[in-house]
Amino acid sequence: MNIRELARRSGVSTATVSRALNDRAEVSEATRERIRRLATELGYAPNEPARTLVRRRSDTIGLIWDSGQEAQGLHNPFLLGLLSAVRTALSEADYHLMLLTTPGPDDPEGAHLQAVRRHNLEGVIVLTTPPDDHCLRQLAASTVPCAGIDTAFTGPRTVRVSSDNAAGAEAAVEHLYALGHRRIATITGPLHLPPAAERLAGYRRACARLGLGVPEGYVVEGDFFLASGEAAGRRLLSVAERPTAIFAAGDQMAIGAMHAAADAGLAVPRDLAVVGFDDIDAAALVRPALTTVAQDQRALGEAAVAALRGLLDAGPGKGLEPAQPRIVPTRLVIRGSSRSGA
Amino acid sequence: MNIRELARRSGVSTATVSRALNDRAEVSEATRERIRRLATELGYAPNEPARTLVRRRSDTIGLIWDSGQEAQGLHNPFLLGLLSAVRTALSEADYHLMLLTTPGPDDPEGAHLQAVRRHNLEGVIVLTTPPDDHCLRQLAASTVPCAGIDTAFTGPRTVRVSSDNAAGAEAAVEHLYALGHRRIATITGPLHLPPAAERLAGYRRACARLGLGVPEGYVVEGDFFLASGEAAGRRLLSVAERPTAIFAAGDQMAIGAMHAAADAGLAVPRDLAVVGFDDIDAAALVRPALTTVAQDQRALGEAAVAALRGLLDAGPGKGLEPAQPRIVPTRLVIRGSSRSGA
DNA sequence: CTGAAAGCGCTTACAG
DNA sequence: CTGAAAGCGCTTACAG
Repeated sequence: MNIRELARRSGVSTATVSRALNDRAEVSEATRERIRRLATELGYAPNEPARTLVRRRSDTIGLIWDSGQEAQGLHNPFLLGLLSAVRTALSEADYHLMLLTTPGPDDPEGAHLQAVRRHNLEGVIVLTTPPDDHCLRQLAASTVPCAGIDTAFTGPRTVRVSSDNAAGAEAAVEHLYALGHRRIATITGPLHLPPAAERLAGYRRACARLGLGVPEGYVVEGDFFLASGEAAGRRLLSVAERPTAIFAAGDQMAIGAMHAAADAGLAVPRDLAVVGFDDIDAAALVRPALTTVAQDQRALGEAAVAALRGLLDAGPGKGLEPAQPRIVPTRLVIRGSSRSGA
Repeated sequence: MNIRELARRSGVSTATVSRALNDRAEVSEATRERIRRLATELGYAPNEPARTLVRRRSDTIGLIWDSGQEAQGLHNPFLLGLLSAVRTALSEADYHLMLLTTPGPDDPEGAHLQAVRRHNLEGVIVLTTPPDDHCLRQLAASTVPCAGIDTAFTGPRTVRVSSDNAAGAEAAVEHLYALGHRRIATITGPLHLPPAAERLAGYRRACARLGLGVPEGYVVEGDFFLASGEAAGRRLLSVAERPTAIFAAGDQMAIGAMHAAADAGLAVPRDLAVVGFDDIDAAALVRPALTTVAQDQRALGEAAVAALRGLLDAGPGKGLEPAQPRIVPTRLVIRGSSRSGA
């Protein structure tokens, strides 16, 4: 069933069918209705490649996510929520979604850019990808509209979306302060990553504002994984002025710190309160359950789609100055690791 | 840069360019080389929609995954590994990947099928979707090749891929038996789901083979989530002949059972050994770390792609009898919850 | 409001 | 081995 067949059966030209189905104003109400009815009845659906070819637009967005991180297990559950939010928001806006492959070492530099051209993609959404990806850098440098969540690249038509890492960290410290803690230490992520640096900045700002000192040895860098949190926890617990609370910039590290506390014979939260960041699944499964700064995956995904649509609507002329990053609020989820009786 | 431009610059016809770039035998080695070089030099990439239109095939596979489960948080991390394996395997086979939207309540019955037709998709891969989805049922009933991981539908050109749930459960029971346990209880998933039923069958088979009785009350049904495991654990621990080991058909339930043990003043693994299923991230984060039957996401993804390619190669004639399900082995990951000293 | 015609960028019989 | 031509299924000026 193609448009010619449908036109024949409707007794009109293909042009009229096309107009009716695309809701053009010129077609009369009566014929439009008749054609639409017949179309659904016959199960007709227009051939998208043909439409793309003639309209020179595909209504399709490319999606890239990093499989390097994934192989390491970093941020896994987080990614899926993002993916899902992006998919929903995009399909509500009537865009199709194509998954782009992370290029291997033998792929050409311009792999992403080429994929965009070949498929007539209108824009790309990038999920949490490291900054040292050549293909991606080249894509960002092009005129292809790109919205990135937790990405570090910039370009002429690029928008960055991210959680409010600093404010989230501040909220965590404030929460601990409100519980009476005055000796609050932190475990950071790798500080060359923007989210890690921003969370540390938030921690420092909150401590300064609350008049808390940050003694020597209260800031330990980890790598977002469990073992680094455990090691950092051990170090923090051996500082002369032992902290009574730890804010870790990632949940796995926070859980590692809880293990270190247990090994030192300290009870959480009685002897040591712990707050994490991200709200991964495990945060609700460990005991005591982990208080954490939750990222709003849904909002992040929606913000990325909104930002991308902004770029698309603005057209190739605009957006030549680097766009302001879109910042999405976080939410503190209070569980047993920071307050007793849970 | 399109094929006409490239042809003009190469001094040949578009037909020859097309043949050279598509590796047709008829073109001379010299011209082929010349054209290829020029193509990469000029950054030419063929327009896929145009190719799809004329070739009547898109080299594109559709991907469907369930967002219902996802909203509930079930199997989250598992899905992402699958997604990633499928993407890799598919792109190695030179297929493109399009994400299909889970239809909302107001979408037409044939939404998936229509999407397949509109985009000329050659087949679909379905990830862990519940059996009561109309759109999906209709897709399976069509002649569209479908490979499903942990799905329950069948159709003329459908293949199911799944872990060897029964053998995995058997391995878990054998492991506990080898540690000296003779009173082994189980917490099942919702038994209308095939994986849950298969895991229970494996448990029963192993118990029978090892000569273990399954006393009244040793089989409790849960829903794969934490709270149900905790509740089931409490019930199992109050059975007259208290079990010394529990095999739970999912990791969250296993962790819940560990909580129940702790609440009852029992130490894991000394007083109660626990084994789960899936190997979610949290399994390695809880304390003691959870022994579990790991599913091989990568192998599952690859098997799904291989199965789909089998259907595609067989052509529309074949595959009319329901294909045998592809079974992927599991792997027992031994951690602290089943053996001391870890 | 409607139709005939051109054309989007390719591939592939067909002819040489 | 190569080219001229037709055609894949649509949309959209253009003419009426």
